[in-house]
Amino acid sequence: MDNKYLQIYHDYAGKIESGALRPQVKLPSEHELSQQYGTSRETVRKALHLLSQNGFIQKIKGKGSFVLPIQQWDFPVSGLVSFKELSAKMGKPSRTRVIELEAMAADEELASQLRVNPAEPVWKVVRTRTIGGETIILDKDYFLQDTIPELTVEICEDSIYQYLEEVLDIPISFAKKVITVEEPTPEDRRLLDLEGYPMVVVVRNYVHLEDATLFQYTESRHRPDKFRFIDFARRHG
Amino acid sequence: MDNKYLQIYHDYAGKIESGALRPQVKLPSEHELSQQYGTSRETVRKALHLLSQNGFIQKIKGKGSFVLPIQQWDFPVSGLVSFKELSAKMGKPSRTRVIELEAMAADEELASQLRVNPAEPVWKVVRTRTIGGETIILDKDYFLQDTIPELTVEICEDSIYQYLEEVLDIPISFAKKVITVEEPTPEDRRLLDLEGYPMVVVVRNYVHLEDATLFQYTESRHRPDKFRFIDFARRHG
DNA sequence: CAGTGGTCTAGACCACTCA
DNA sequence: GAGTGGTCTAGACCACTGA
Repeated sequence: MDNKYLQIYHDYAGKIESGALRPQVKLPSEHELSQQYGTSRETVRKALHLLSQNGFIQKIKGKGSFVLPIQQWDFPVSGLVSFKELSAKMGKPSRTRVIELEAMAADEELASQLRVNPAEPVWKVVRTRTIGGETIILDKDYFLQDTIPELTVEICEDSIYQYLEEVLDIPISFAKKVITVEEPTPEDRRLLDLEGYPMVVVVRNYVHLEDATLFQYTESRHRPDKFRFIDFARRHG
Repeated sequence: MDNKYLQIYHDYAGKIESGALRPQVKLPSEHELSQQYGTSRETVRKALHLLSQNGFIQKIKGKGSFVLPIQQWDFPVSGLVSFKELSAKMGKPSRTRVIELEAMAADEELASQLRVNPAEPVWKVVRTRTIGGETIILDKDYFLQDTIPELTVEICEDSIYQYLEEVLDIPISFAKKVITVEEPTPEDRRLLDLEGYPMVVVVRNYVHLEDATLFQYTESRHRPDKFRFIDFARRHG
């Protein structure tokens, strides 16, 4: 069951994403919305703030809130979106292949990435992503076994994120991504269809839980021509 | 003059960024802070929300708010940060060279990028960025003349952002970045020290004003080995 | 001028954590 | 149980917009 402000948020996010509300359209005023939803204005404002933060609307003082012009590929904007959601939104046939799934002890480098002691038990998952017949993404995930006791090939082929959130109910809180461009490793060359591209885009993802512990480290390695990253940034004080 | 919540935000952002507040340190409770600042709890919460959104703190229900472990290079996290601020934070000697500054009419492609009519008057600014003796970034900016009547080489060598915000007092609201990796153009090869790298990282930046008009389009072209992008994403409903 | 969003208040109740 | 953050309310005043 959603909170009130999340209900309002999802109502309008859905309407905008589905196109039921066209760009430039003016939303009801905060006063009106609070009456429609039978709630206080501050609660409405919380929902509108979220909508504006996520690029759905733009609030203009003295005028109102307006639906932003947003292309299909604008979703998702920066965030913790799984490959499964992403490829579903893109509407392209895709396949995930699990190359490796093993329980291991963290070596020194990994332990420092995860900020835990060496030899800490972790899951290592290596997967390739194939879209339109070309294998263009290599994902290497490391999870603390502490948090995830069980992991199977079936789960990895589907969506680990979904498993974490819906089945294990693990509250993922925030993630930091660092994007760089690097030379391909022999592993990249072996597993990806690099077609001679001499570089890969590496997205390193540090995922934290709600209690601020770091529990996952991911390297996502992309063929450069197929890589696209969208970031939506707002100004604040 | 800052708002109350921005004052609290800047107080703590400064303390954390300067290292006066170490990671893991617990902030005073919201109740305490509201007394210290002589304000309501909701106002304190607004400030803490901003701090948490910008990666400074982590709030944990039932426990409190804690300073996040943040390395030097974590700042800035994704946002509208100018090259001047960035190189200042990195503490490296750097130089901006203005290659081209001209008033022109938008051609068709640019007009579509800026979502204006063709032949709309725009400023075109081309600059290179040199860090540590290597020219590794090529920036191409286009501004609507409508918004910026005057632009000089001196301003472009300093910081256009600073000029917009502090001198012209133009309220920049939000920006969308799209990051891709592409083949270098002849211009890239001419102006950048590419050292044989066969690709450039292209960051396309669409900058909007507070009234949601798009007024600037920027292409920032980076030598791949010197490119790094940090994104900080939070989970929300 | 009326309508809008931006800020702020002084409460309230809840769910969660930890001793 | 005391303390914490999460949600919510019913007001208030302000600055900005547009007719």
